[in-house]
Amino acid sequence: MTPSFQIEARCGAARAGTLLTAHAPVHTPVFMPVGTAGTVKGVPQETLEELGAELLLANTYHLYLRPGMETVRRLGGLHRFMGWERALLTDSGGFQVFSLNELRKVSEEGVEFRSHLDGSSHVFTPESATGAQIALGADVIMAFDECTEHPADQKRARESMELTLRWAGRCKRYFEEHKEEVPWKTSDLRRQTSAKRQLLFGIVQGGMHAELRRESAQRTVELGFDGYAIGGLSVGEPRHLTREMVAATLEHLPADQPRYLMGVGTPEEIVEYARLGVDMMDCVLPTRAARHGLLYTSEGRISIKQARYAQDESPLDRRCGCRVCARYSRAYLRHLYASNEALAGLLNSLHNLAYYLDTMRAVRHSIELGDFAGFPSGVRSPHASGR
RNA sequence: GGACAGGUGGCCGAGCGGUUAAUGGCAGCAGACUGUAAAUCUGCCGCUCCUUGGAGCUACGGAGGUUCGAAUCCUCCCCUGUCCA
Repeated sequence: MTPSFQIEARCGAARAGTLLTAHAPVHTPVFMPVGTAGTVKGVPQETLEELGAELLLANTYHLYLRPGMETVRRLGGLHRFMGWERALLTDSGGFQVFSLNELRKVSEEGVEFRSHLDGSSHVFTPESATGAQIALGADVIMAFDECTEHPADQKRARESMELTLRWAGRCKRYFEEHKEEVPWKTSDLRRQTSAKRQLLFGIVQGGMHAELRRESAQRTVELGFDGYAIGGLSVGEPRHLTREMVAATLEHLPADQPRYLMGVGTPEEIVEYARLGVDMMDCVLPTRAARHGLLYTSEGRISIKQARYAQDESPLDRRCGCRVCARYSRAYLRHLYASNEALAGLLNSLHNLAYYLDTMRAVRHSIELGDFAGFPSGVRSPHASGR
């Protein structure tokens, strides 16, 4: 197997590396904006490129429901369909096993969902979820897992973990048998990197139980994947537990393979997890919070909807170099938000993503320089609290 | 000049004898959001005072009246809309 991940620098547990995907190299640690339905809500692809996003996450469940696998496949795969030439990762739908709690039924075979769009019934199995991801053709695809709910006692967490492990084996097997069916040929790709195929990542579960995390990690690694994700976190547990589970899992993952912490976190958290040795992270927070008027700045969070910004001529963040901060005032951004203008979602998302992506680039840079230890931990006093 | 209809909290609008400081919606204010069922959701939203829970005051165009009790019933007045002269 061609190595798809190179580590170029280390600083403490943190690593700076490159994930070699079929479409484009991805410099890690990387933050991936979430574009569930084939779009990072409100932000066009050209803007994402401008912001330096190298890897986007899309969701199999959503794309399967609409526009459907067959449509995407006929249109040449997800990259071509959405006009994105850099790297893509698809989530398997495992998170929907968790989030669509009321709308699904889990069995050994797989999961039966009722569509949140029209109530129609659909079945996802490890095989079908993997097949769907091959059809979409993302560079990195994820094993179909059960994202364990929180709280889950030891018994429940083990049961869920075992199911995810069995499913992981089935995903791997299916992938090995069908990986040639991707909708693109590496020879046709404009950029050529050493990966000639999709990468399949396994997902570690285990709830909030360190021993289960260890066991899940070890047994997932035994199955053999191109990278390993830490799943089942940020599901409502206290932050210190998240951190403990991340640490407990990382210990048992191969040092030379990419590690992906799913669904995390705040700007402060992504720095901390990079410090622990996580290479990849994704989170809806920057984009969702942006659409809800919550903006991350070098001085803390700003809730742009607050009355105090109505006549504030200053930029969102003086230290930010993004287009929004260069051009618009807080007063204007507040006005756009209050007026329910679509531009509010776009500008706010643009800024938050710029902030996240800049943060990650700074983290990588400081790892390369070997002074990540001195990197600000980023626990900034909330600008907009109180009052 | 006449006939109807109507005047409710910042706005729209329900209520049509007590359980009504008054349903809803909007606007306003604050909060939540972490592999997106999210441009969503939650709380507050007459004034004053004390600790939660309350207490007091002022309120449904105006003035009278009926009633134990009125935003709700009656009388007169003012205003608005539509129609007829």
